[in-house]
Amino acid sequence: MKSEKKFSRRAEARPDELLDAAMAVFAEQGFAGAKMEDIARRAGVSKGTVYLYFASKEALIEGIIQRAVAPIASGALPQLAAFEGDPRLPITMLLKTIAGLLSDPAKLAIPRLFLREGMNIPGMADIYRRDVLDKAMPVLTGLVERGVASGHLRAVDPDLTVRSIVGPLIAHVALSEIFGIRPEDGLALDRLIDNHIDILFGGLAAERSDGTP
Amino acid sequence: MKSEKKFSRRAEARPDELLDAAMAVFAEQGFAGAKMEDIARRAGVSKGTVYLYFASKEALIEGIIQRAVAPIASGALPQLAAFEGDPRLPITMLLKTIAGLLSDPAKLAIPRLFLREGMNIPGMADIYRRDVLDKAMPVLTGLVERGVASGHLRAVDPDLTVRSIVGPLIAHVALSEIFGIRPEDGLALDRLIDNHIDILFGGLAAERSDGTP
Amino acid sequence: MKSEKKFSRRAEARPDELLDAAMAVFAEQGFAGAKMEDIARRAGVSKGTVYLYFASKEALIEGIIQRAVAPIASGALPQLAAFEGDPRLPITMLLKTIAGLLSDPAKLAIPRLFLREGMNIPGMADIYRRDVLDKAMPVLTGLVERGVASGHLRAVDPDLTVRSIVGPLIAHVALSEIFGIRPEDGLALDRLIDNHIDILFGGLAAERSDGTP
Amino acid sequence: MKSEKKFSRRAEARPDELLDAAMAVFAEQGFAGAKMEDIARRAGVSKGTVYLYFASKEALIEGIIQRAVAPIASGALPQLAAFEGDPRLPITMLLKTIAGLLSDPAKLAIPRLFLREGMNIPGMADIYRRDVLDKAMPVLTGLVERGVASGHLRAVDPDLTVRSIVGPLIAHVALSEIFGIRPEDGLALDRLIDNHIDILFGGLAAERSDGTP
DNA sequence: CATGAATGAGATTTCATTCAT
DNA sequence: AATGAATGAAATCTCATTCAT
Repeated sequence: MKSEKKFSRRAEARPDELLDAAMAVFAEQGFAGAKMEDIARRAGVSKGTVYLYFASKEALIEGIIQRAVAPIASGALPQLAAFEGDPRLPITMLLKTIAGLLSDPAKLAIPRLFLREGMNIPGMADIYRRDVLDKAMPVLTGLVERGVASGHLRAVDPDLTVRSIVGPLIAHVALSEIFGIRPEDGLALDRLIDNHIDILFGGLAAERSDGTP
Repeated sequence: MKSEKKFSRRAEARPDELLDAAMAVFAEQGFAGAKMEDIARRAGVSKGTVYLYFASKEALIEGIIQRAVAPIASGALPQLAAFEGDPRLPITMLLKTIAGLLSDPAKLAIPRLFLREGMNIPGMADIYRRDVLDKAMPVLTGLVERGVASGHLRAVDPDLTVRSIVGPLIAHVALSEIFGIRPEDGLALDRLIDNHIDILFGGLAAERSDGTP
Repeated sequence: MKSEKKFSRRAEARPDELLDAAMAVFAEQGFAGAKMEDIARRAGVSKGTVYLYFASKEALIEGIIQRAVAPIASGALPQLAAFEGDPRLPITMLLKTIAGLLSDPAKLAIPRLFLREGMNIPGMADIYRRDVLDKAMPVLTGLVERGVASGHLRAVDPDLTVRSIVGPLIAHVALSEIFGIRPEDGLALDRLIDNHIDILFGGLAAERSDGTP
Repeated sequence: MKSEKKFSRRAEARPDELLDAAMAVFAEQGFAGAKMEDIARRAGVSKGTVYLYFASKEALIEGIIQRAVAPIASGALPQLAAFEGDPRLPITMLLKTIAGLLSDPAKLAIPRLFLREGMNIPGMADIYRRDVLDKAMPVLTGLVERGVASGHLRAVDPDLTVRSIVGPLIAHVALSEIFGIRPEDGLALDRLIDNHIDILFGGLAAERSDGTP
């Protein structure tokens, strides 16, 4: 007859709270450097409780990935996949959308974590391959393919071109990881994207009034 | 007659041998996952010997960085800095040279390691900033600046443009890290660069004979 | 049915149990020679558990000191400080009390440990200075001072005299340390104190009925 | 035929130089804390050379002890042993001589080292017992015995009285070890001895001309 | 004689995981 | 469901000692 639990003890919110806490600690300390104790404390529970929901430290990082990657498939991807017409529009939108997301340090932390821990966590590569390479890439490639087919784009290799399109964004994440760039650079990212789109679609070379490249 | 010396006494070669071994083990296991024992064994010495030359695990990674970064400053950079004329030539050469280097897995491992351990190692960021950001970037930026001034390039922001130029290469390293891409992709990298240069200088958009952007 | 618990969960008793075990091992092996493993085993726990309560080996010895020194201040000292009258009485009592304590090998081990590890442990000197020199010494010095003032004692330097009073006791601890004297000497200590008190108050010289000092 | 050694490479001075260096390092770092490397460097030789003269770290400390203790037996002891007459004179001289020695930090370091490492070094106790307890103590005890027999001293227990005589000196060494007292206290030691001798021979109690004990 | 590079057992400390409560 | 005390394997680093030169 000690204390009467008012409601449910919020058991369903726990996994998400734990992933949030884990994300924060991983971002700060890296995977190897993160202590279960810290994660538990940040989530406001005890060490033992973490194990009630996640079987191991690795299960935590897999949970983070799953949660972050899941919405992508059901989000913008289908729209992009279905798009018809000049692909420069969706490409621009996509780049700006991603840039917007990456301006939020909390969101930037996720790909930075992926980058940092990359192959360290067994199974990480598979998740990536399954959810990113095999789902997202074909959509972008298809966009370029249709652009080339429809005459909106020059005759380029779609696979390789996708890398030129998203390269600077990935590089931005990589460099922000390496140099620990902080929030105030959000603006710079916008300008980076503008400049990149400009070059991407217009080329770096000056006038080609003569006709040939 | 294989000479059964218990140890071999090669004080001068040791630091390099140890850095080679450390590099290999770090590339395989990551910094945190690498055991001093493994590094020692791969170098063919005992644990203690490693500490004879490097005071700690961190001193090893710093040694690797120093050794890798040093030649850059005295190598291609001065030539690029002095270049006059159409910058597309040196940019093309630079990208192809780097691509050539990155085709060698042993060389690719170095930037991959930098990427992976990025901010984990204290002092790493400083080395990067000093040797890469402050030395290499101004040279590239200057190249674009002079190209714009001489009319060879369109009027773009030099700083941001440099990122569009090297972005796909950094992204390649990052992705090769994440997906553990192996040697056989060397060829793909060549084609990636060709395609990238094509887009970079010519733009992604089809003919603009009508004059529209 | 001896209850086969893998571990026993006794958070409150642990620190004391660990200090007891540490004390015993330090006394046997010295500070440097004592292994955390041994201390843990003697306390009936695992290595890790020791670190749950004490952050390091040095924290253990500091804990021992604190625990041993604390009661002194709140014990006999105030009584001695307040004493009025012939100081020979409290001095005799003090010496006999201490001698009584030192007859117990377990208690003797503490000052022996202090002696042995003296300045090795950083912070040890401060604790000593704070708790012994600055607290206990002034009380004894005051006792002699008041004895001199009240005419019960000859006109001697109180500070230096205190050393003559306690010197043989400290020497006893020192010698017991050096020669590893064991319990059976308990009796000898009593006789040592009696003899010392006799000389201390009566002097070593024979009759001075002639009046000379 | 490289270089021609001029003379003998001073092989005979080596052991003493090594003991000096070892003494200095032991005094600073304690036995366990002293590194062979440090001892070698301070002696101006290489690690290997130390092992040419002393088989182990323990052999070094034994050498120190032997060298320090040897002169005592052949020095003042015989004179004291043969002394006839009022023992207060030789006792005073002895205390003042020892006090003089202990004022020299280099000499004080030796008994401090003995104290500190006491029983840690196997065989230490034996050396002590043989050279100090069995040689020096009987001489002092005999001095007191003859003093009592000749009526110069009161009827005290000679063995225990010797401890009251030398106690403060040993305590001084012990305390100087514990509190790290430094050279400038040399003077204080002189006054300590004077005060001690005063009490020792005259007693602490005020006038007893009335005849009371 | 002298050197100092090399060895490797061993010590401290950390932390993911378990489990009695 | 939740706790947190306890575990113990594992990792880094130290240093007395050896021995080829």
